[in-house]
Amino acid sequence: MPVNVLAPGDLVRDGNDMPGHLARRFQQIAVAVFLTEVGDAGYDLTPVQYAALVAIKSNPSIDQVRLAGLIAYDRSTITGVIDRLVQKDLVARSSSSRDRRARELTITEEGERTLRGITPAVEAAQRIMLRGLTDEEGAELMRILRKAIAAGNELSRAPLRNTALDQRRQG
Amino acid sequence: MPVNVLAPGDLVRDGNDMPGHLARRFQQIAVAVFLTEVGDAGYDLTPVQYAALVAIKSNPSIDQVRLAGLIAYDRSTITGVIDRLVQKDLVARSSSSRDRRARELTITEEGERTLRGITPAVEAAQRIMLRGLTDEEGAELMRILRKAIAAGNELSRAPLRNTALDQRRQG
DNA sequence: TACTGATATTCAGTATACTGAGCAATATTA
DNA sequence: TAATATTGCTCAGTATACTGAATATCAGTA
Repeated sequence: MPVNVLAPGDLVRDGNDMPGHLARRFQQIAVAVFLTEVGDAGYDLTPVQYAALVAIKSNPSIDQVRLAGLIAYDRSTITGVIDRLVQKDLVARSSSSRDRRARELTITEEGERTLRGITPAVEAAQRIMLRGLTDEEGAELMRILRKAIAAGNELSRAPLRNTALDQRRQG
Repeated sequence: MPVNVLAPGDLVRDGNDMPGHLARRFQQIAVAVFLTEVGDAGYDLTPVQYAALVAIKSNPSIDQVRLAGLIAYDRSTITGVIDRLVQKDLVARSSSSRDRRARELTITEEGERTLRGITPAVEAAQRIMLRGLTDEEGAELMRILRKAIAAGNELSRAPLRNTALDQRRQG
């Protein structure tokens, strides 16, 4: 049972002090901060779209399944994300010649420009969502989150998969 | 492998090693673990529905806006959450006599039974999402998350609001 | 080659989240 | 009291996430 010190008259019991609830709340704030900073900078891009764009830039001609693995997205979710990036002309999608099931993704010139321009806002957002923490606390938060995520990676439908070191073919 | 030490200006170096991405990923795992544990225990309840049910039990006859504030939900999202709890007969919703705009929420007998029965699974889920961490790391993660969330509370559309200490009338 | 299994993508359905707008009721104030 | 502001709730539209299933294609084997 969590030791929960609350102000007198506080109606909130322990429902708000569980890891799962804190995770949800921090994520909620992180998304809001990202959208505010990026929007104020004149860009219309969600955190998910941004992460996808970065990964596509770093991995030209990647297919959707491998992209999903790189950033831990669900395979059925990524379709819509790519749809929106293509619609904004930030990403080009074409059928692969080697495997006609696959769709190859490439960043466009406009996508490159967007990534360059948006970087300061993204950096600002990361700082703002850690505001209130000391530098040590921010680093410790990230360290512990990385560790918890590594331990729980396989527990979600969309685990992180390192394409380059993908072991499926070697068993 | 990701760099372990991040300088303040290094937050965008790796798309997967930013606070926002770690937040999203941890939340993703937390939800998956919750649904698995609760589902295996024979219950059909989401993390959000569970938190709402706990808050309604602790605050009988609460209205939807105040409930939303207690658990940091968006007021336009909570309508659907309550719809589902009412449909499952875990919560009763009725119009308030004091304020005909408001809807009073009360937990049902079935809701009480569900809360009692589901508790072990919820506790197991919280432990599982922290697996891989030492007890000290788990406690430190929660402490830092609480601090970051407190500092960023007003940055999302659905901030936490303590109904009992609500200052709006006195401000 | 025919069969079987795996893979890449998409889709329908469900459940958060948020934006912005609207309606109804209450509270405030000129 | 009349006008105005605020509040409680809902809805339409958009964007993640996930489940489960369908479709098309590819790979390996009998």
